[in-house]
Amino acid sequence: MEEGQSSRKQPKSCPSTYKTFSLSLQALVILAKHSSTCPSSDIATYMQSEATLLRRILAVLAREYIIETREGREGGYRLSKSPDLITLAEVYSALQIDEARCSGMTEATGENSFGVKMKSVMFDITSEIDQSVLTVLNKYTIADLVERTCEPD
Amino acid sequence: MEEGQSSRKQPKSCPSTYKTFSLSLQALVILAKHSSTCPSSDIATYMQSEATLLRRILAVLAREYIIETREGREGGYRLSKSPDLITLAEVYSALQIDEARCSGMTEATGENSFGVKMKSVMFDITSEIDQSVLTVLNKYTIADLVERTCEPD
DNA sequence: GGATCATTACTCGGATACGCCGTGTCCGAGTCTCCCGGG
DNA sequence: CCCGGGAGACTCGGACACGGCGTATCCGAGTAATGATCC
Repeated sequence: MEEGQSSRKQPKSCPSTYKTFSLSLQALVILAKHSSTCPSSDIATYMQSEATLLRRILAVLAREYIIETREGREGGYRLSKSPDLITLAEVYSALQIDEARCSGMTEATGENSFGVKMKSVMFDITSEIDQSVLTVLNKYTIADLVERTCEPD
Repeated sequence: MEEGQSSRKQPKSCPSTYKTFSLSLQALVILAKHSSTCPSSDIATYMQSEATLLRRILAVLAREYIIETREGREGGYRLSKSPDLITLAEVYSALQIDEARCSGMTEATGENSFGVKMKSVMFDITSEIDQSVLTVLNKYTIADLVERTCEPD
């Protein structure tokens, strides 16, 4: 039997939670402020977080071509494109947070006819929620976050 | 002494996850189909889930006056009002799933100036997402789910 | 026959134990830089 | 002076262990129906 279309996605990397999303956004803002490459240890120090956890998350973003890695001395992470071209929805989708919500909703159903029908309904509602969330997140870019973190108000 | 606007929030009760939300919706649909009171064991059997887990969740819904409990023989759970008056947003808010998302986003920030600013930004975005989600969930009621689970398509 | 009360069966809610997932710590593989020697 | 090679140091990514949260199992407290008993 073929494996299907699940070839590119390694869900083993990092947890698809909102904390991960928050850490990703903060790291991207920091990378946007730094012009050159920035190692994970510096980011972790600035964010008061753990370097390995950041690396796990940033590896996913690098796999989705949002950032680029550079190993060796003077290496680290760097944005692949301009901060105003990176939407929060793009980061959100890269981390597959919507799929986590979907599985959380649909996998809680049984196998009988009622469970199957409810699973279908849950999937529809989840899809609508995800689309709504993506619409909101599409309005903001990393550049917006940089601006809002530099100017208090 | 009145408790004020705290409205007796015991976060110790059940996890604020989407699986909980899914189980709540399924249980409410089942309760809407049954006119009289229905014990948790019957609901769990029909949903192919665990009775104690359902009871934990339903206790929260009863605390928010969405359903009513009746102990003793021939007891169980019963909807407090008509299914077409119970919106999914109401259930969603009762389970405090939005607060779980908010804490997941805001608690991932540090304590320095950058972390505080990011926390504020995260809170704003989270609030906007929550409002969007609630808007979607306000369009549907338990009666809608009952209808969609009875009529295949 | 009707009312009262003890019995009983059935319910929910809480306490406890197990398992999984997320997180923290450590280490190896890889690579880019820097310095030094030779032409 | 310019170029090439080796050492060095710094980086990321993966493996392993700890901790917390969610979940499952069990049990007690409480209540409403039931049936027997008495008036």
